Amino acid sequence: MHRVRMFRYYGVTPYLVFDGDYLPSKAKTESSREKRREESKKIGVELLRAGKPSQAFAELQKAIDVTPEMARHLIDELKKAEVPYVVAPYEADAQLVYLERQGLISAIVSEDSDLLVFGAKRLLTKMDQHGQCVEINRRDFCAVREVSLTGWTDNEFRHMAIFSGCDYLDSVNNIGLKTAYRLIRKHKTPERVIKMLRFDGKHQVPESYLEDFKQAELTFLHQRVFCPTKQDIVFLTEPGPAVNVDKMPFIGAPVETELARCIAAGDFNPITKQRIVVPPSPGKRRISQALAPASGVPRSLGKPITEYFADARRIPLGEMDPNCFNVDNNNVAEEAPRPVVFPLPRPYLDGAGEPTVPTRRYTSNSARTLRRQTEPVSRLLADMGHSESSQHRRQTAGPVIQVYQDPTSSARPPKKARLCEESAFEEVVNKTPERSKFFSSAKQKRPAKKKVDQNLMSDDSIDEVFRSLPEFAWRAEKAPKRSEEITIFESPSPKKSNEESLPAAEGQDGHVDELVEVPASSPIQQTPAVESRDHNPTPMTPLGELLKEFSYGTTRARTRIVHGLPTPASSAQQAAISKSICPAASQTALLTPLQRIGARALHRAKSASRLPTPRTPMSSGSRSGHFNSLPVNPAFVPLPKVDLEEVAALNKPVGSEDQIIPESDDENNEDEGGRAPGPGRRLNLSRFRYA
DNA sequence: ATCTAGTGGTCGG
DNA sequence: ACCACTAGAT
Ligand SMILES: [Mn+2]
Repeated sequence: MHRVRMFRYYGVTPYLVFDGDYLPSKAKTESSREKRREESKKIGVELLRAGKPSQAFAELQKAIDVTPEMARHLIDELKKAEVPYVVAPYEADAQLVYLERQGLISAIVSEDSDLLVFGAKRLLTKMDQHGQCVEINRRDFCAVREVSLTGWTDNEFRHMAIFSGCDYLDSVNNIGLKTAYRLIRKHKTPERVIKMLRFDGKHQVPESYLEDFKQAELTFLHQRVFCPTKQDIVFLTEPGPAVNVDKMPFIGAPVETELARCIAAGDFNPITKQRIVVPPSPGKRRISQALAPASGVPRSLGKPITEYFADARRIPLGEMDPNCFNVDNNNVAEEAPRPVVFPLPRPYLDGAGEPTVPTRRYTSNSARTLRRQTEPVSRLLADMGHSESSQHRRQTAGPVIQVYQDPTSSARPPKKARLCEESAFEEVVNKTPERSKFFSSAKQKRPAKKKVDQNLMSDDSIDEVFRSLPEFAWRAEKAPKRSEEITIFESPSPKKSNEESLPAAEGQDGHVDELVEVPASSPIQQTPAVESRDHNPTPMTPLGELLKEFSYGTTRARTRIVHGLPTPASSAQQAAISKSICPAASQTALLTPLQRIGARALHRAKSASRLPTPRTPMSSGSRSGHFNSLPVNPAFVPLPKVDLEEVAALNKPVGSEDQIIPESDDENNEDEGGRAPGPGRRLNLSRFRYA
């Protein structure tokens, strides 16, 4: 809920997406549910032998049960707060991408690199509690499409991801991201790649590999999702006539409309398909029970009194957290200009309070060992995060920031890896014969790029393509197209580490819930989707690696990476922090992706409704107000709020950044039809407070 | 020297 | 899920 509040603070309506049932395809890779269940049992047995039987067993068991309940709990809170959400019939990844395609959300907030394979257009990763994140635009990833190869690029990317190892299919021995990249580049089609692999016997390819490969691909393409508009199950991508879904059990079995609706609403367990029963007041009850004995029992028995006090203390804190993102205009009064506070340490923001989840870590042993390795593709994303250094390359930033050029100064010590990573793909490319032709010079790394681009494009090397792209390209595009932005991010999920819970059996590893934000249909705001996945036992797939690298490439190209600082946005934040000292520095220029999204939404709302600002008080006096609010949540000080005007006038960094308060929409986020933004809407903070 | 595979940690009082 | 790091194979 902390994240939900944060999004709202930025004027972004979050749309949470929860994971549903496990996919048969996934089962293959990881091990079937049954196997898992068996494994769990074995583990339990081992623990038993070891000596702590009951404990081990208990934990395991808990893990199993908890998941559905927790998700339900969160859902109940979302309902109260009128936050849109949906429980996917199967994977949240596919559901998120579907929502994005339908324009129901403007971006996806998640750490899962698979989203790009599914075809996510705008991904916000590495988002922290304050909303700082890295934005990855799919377009930047493969610009090749323009060349009339539409579709192909996506296919290649998907093929590479599958070859490198994904959730649905393990890679052939010793084939990782780099190798997969080379293979696809060179041979183009999966069929050829496989033939070549078999040809030179270096790797041994299972007999069924091609078939499995195709199944994995079909799963990425045609997995079932729930359409909130139609209120029914649909395919992420509608299969063509040549595809017979009845012969593809691996994409997940069909789900009846009525059941799907109940699952989507969170009323039915997506795995067991049984109604979820909510125990009466779970959370509170526990507390009260705990306390009750305390009072009733003579203290003498054992516990030191201090323990009780400790508990008592906590409560207040818990109450505070929830409000951290709330903006209380009333309190903010403009009057007290407060001394500037430096945001550096943001002490208590976090926590948020989800009191409920005890978070147990069942870290144990068992699941870990089974874990799949991380997907190589995720690599691509990985670097982005800390590679601030990359920023120098990407000036892009969109709207902003010229300021930023020098990364180094503030930037931290560049990591050694950074360069390597960036060039990772390049190197590969260079090695290829073709490439060498064009570029005899070994690495041109960044300097030489622009001119060559066309050649490169034809070549198809992704990396080069990225480079070749004009930096401002994205800008042009973006401006005009405000139609949609999506943010997605993952929410701190309720779940804890894995649980193996399935009723049936094995707990697959956790299936986690994911959140998505959705753009409110109303002119007002869009929502980001959040995916909440906790740490799962499942390992990262190779895809992740791709992300890292690509991200680099992307960066230069157009994608803006906003990570901590590199990106304009993020950088902005950091910059803001460092410069916060000087007020003048106004970092207005830099907006984080979330801020931009919020601003856009706001803008949209305004134009649509034409109403004078919906949110009353803030826009003008905001600045002072903001500071005033500090006491409540200092953390945000550094970040200027999104302001339309700011956005409009990006160039002028002049310091005034007022912050606007986000529009919190109160009441309806979801409806599409929208509500016209009602004339006077003020933030109703009280709602969010836990009072 | 490059890449793949495996392992541990992740938060927050 | 990711990420950082390390060891092993090429
Ligand atoms: Mn995934």
